[in-house]
Amino acid sequence: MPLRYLTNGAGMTTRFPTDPSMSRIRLAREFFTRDVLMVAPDLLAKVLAVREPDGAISRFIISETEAYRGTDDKACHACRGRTSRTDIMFHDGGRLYVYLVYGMHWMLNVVTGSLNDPQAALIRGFENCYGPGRATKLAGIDRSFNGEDLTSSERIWLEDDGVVPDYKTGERIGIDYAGEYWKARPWRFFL
DNA sequence: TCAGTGATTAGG
DNA sequence: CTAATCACTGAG
Repeated sequence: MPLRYLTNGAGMTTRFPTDPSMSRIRLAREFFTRDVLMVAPDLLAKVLAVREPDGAISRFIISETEAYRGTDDKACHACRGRTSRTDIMFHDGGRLYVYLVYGMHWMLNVVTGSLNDPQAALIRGFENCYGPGRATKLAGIDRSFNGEDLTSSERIWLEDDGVVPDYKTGERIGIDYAGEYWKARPWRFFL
């Protein structure tokens, strides 16, 4: 199916006219290239759309995210520099960073920010599915999505349905190794 | 509370 | 090459 895009007035989003859901809007580059502390909360209530292998499109409402911010952030994988795994985080925003943790759980991250400033927002859950590993299992996300571009991919993208939700913040989960200061940053965002 | 699981990384 | 670590989950 050929895809065409039309930028809207704000330049933040693109229409997705060939998609069955004509009224929704695909998030475009300018949404993702902002600082992760802006993007991570803005991802709340956005819709992750995935074209499954059988062609059907599944949609998931994002309910929880965490920000991982640059080489100073001791909880960010990129704090030790550029490696084969963290390379994708050094791109400008809009790509996916997907990796396996504990040998069995895929973690889905949205790369944010500008070129060579490694940042990402971890998708920690959907409205009816809590936990980053459960979320990827539900959506069928695996290694093959690493590096995928959300602004142009034909099998995964983000939609804005106009909802601007209230949200709460808290400490990030599972980063005790990063030390008191970085653990205390209120960089977890949830509905 | 704790075992499972294997990719990734630093270091020899 | 080795060994340690890990942005977690589900069973008990």
